[in-house]
Amino acid sequence: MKRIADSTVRRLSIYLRFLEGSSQRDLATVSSAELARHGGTTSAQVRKDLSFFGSFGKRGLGYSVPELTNSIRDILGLGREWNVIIVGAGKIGTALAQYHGFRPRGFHVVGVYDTDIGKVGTRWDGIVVRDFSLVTADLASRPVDIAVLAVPAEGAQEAANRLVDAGVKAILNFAPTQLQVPPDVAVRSVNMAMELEGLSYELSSRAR
Amino acid sequence: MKRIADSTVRRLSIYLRFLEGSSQRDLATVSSAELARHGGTTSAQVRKDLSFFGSFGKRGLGYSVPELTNSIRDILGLGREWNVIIVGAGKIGTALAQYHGFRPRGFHVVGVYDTDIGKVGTRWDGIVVRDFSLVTADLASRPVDIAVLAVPAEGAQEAANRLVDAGVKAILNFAPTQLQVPPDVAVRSVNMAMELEGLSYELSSRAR
DNA sequence: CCTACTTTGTGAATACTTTCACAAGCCCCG
DNA sequence: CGGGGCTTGTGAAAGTATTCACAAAGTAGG
Repeated sequence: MKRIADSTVRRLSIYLRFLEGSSQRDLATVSSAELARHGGTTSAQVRKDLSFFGSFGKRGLGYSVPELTNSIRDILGLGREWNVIIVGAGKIGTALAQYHGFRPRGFHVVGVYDTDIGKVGTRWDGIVVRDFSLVTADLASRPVDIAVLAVPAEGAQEAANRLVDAGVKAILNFAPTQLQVPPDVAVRSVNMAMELEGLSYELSSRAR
Repeated sequence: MKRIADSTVRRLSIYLRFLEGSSQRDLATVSSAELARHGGTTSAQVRKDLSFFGSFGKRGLGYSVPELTNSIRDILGLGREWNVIIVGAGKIGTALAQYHGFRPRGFHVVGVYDTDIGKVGTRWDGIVVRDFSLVTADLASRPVDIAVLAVPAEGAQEAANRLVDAGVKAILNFAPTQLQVPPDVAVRSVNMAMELEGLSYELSSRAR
């Protein structure tokens, strides 16, 4: 299958978010122009994005909201449950563990880990923080699809190594570090410093 | 001045992060190949990225770590202090307000806001949470460069509108919504759901 | 000072993404 | 049931970004 651009996948996510809102507002169909307006792109882009995966609309009418919603969920692999663990029970890890946007999208938080003995054993929302050194054994009995890495920059690479050894195939990295992982492991990074610097650049370059 | 690609700016951020680490390790010079290896790209890419802004290296030798660090800081507009406010004192807002990566990079958190009266008046790290309805008046007397938006999706657009009216020119959006703002306002979004869905897509498409 | 070696800076080539533009298909109404 | 009006799906064109490849410029060592 042809490789799909990252930018296309991100936009599908955006369309999906809008569609979920639309179904609550009882809209039956939506046009590529409407999707574009709310997704910050063009109607041609919307149609091209979808065309990589098939043909979902009706000419003259647009897209059925429930049908397109399901199709995009399918494309993104959201038709199943994904097991997720959170590594690092600091401020960000804590906020993430309590974030209620995981469940409804099929991401199931099955564990929280930390190396700090002081944090191990505390619990939020029914999830007990476990010692990170147990992660390899835990994952051997219950496989996990995605690990969310919320540890300080210094420990991030080492933690990632251990997760990869334990069989994790996808990491969402919140540490401000560029992780080195084998090619069969997917990594996405969320880097506050990078985003702020991007804004700083835009503000500075506009002043010129 | 020619428009610089977003991807280039992001990579500059990555190079900068590596350079900051290198100077601690007392490295005097660094080659484009080394920067590439740690930044997950190629040496030609590194050189091309830098070439948009000038000529910073010495042929046969590489780049001086302190000099290149300063040059990139300059390019990114980090040679000054930026005033930042955080809007939304929920879990994510709280975690961000206490994040200690802001200061050393010149981002100065000068205020935290929320609409919830129960939260107004509480304080962390010496910053008192203020009523969001005061933000327009506050910004009139003390301008702010960047607003970090950490409110639920439902209120995000409305909050953004008010910030734009109050003169904010850059928003870092943590709400899972596509904000509509005037073209002279810079927006970057950090969207957990989108990143998780991206990983979900990669995991699913690989299985094929 | 000369030779061998390294690494930058950059046009040109390639690869990838987005936009254009329009035929084809579908709905609706008379 | 046929024509007008929309909107999709998609090749082709335009626009961006990345990679290649090599001359130019520097270092190092005798």
